[in-house]
Amino acid sequence: MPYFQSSTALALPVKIATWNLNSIRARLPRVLAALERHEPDLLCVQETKSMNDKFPYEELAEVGYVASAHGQKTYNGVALLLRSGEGQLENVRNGFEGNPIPEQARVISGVFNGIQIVNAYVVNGKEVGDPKFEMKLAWLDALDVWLKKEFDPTKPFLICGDFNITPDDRDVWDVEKWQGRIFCTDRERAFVQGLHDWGLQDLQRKFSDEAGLFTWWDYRGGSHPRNLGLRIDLMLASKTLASNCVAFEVDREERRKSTGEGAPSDHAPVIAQFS
DNA sequence: ATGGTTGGTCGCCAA
Repeated sequence: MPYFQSSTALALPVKIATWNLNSIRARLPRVLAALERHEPDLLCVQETKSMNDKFPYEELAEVGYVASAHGQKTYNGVALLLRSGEGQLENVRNGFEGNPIPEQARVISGVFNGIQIVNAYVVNGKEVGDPKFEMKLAWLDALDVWLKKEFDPTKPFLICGDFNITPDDRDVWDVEKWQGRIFCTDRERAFVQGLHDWGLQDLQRKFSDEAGLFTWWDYRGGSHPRNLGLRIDLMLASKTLASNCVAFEVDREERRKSTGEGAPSDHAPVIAQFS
């Protein structure tokens, strides 16, 4: 049954977050601390780099979260972390129909409090000209076909995650350096533009049109303190849901250097509040 | 063009 036939009524308020963890086990103390700090009703995570049999379900349960994981050995991996007792998460599905690389765990979806949600970890693509870049475009094309077949952008709908695409030049720390390069090509940006044309709104852009609102900073070269980053972690919502988005935050502090909780991910958590 | 850093896993590949 397509998701748009789901009859669950929209139930607000909810706080929804997305975060590329770069390993859920290496990041676990920081994940637990961030859950207690932000108290999201649903946290969508990417790059868990964990098979389900090694997923830290019990540690998450101790801080009140129930995980639905779509894992894989060594690479990729996505999951939905639901705050216990705070909402309904139904119809959870791993992957998507038509995926040209189904062995890579990059998409998990479900219906949360009446919101159709897709959590995606888009193929990186390595560099323009590499076969992996062509696979990225083929993967995006297949995801686009599935989204438009499976979901209804006139209903409450959200796609979030690590897009590995900068929507436009404001989302790039050095436009000249990145011109035409991976994450910044017209062919990649056409995917995001196509979702706008379909009826989705970039929730961060509802609140600010500033340049430099980054969500990812390279581990190398001290890029975070100098704010040499990219905005590639996005939350795109249908208009009916976007109209209920009352706050948006990038937890840039979380990306700062090591604490007693260990090293940070190279991505910051991104959080949206709906009322 | 290369390098720099991190993680999974244990020699590299991926990001």
